[in-house]
Amino acid sequence: MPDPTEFDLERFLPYLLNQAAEATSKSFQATYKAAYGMTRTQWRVLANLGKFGAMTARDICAITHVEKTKVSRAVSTLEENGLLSRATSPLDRRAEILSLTDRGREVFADLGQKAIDYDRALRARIGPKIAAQLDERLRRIIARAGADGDGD
Amino acid sequence: MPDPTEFDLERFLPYLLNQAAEATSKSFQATYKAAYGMTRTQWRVLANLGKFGAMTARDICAITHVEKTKVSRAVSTLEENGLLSRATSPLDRRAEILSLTDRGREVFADLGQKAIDYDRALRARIGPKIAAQLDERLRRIIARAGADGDGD
DNA sequence: TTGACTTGGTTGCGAATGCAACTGATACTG
DNA sequence: CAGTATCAGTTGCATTCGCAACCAAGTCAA
Repeated sequence: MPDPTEFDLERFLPYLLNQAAEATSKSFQATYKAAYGMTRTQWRVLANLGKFGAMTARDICAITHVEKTKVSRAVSTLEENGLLSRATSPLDRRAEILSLTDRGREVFADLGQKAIDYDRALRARIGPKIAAQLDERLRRIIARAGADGDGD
Repeated sequence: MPDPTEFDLERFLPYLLNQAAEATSKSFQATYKAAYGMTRTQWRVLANLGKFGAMTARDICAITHVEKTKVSRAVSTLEENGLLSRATSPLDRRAEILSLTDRGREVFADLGQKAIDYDRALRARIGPKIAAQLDERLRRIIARAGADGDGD
């Protein structure tokens, strides 16, 4: 039994989560980076547009909890690379409706498939049942970690 | 039942892990940032030296899986701020043995206590039993995610 | 010993990040 | 309407990151 008054990084939940996130993200990052020179944020924006269809940058921020400047720049780059296009919203001329181009959908399909494969392999390695439980617990954390006192 | 051929970010384990890690790290980050202007890497280096005692930068890299340049810079800053000191190893004059100063130990004690409190509150919120299971699963992922094919 | 190779750690530099300040459009309030 | 507050998104700037190239010390083999 460890001394409960001394801090142990290895038992610190944020640390464990970070380690696990790093470990799993890193190798998949290599995939979209090598294939399309994309950054993590760009990949996320693409994935969200791919899944949910056209939406505004603000919506993406709300869904992903990513800073708006980060999203803004990711959108610019994706547009430059011809993966998405913007259209001013007719309802609100401040907002821009983002949607994937044909090329963007192609890329999404390709990376999406690779992500599915990667995820399957990962779950197989840690055990499917455990992986399923893990999903639930992570969702719970995401929902409750910053529930009060943290707006970001 | 979702279409298994279409990719869904919300079921992508690396994504979930990232979200959870972000959510839990962010608010604690505010603590060490506000109190000592420390960065995450600096905090980790401090925490490892605090827990394991004097060791070399290389060892820290091995334990934490953090890039060596990141560690190198964190060490420099911690030294500038008087939290750790370096001594050339008598066995290998390339290596430097890092150890916390008295001040460093003070800071570690303070932040360590805050981390314990934070962790406790977090676990209470998500449920202690679930938190305990989570630990195990995360360790499993960390151990197996990059087990083969990924050296970093 | 000498010369080729590895290793601990640092540095340079371009890219990514975070935060605050800003622009233009919209919504509230009287 | 006028005046103010709010909101979508961008930009500037200082900090951090990641990778490759680099230095100095150590190892190995002949």
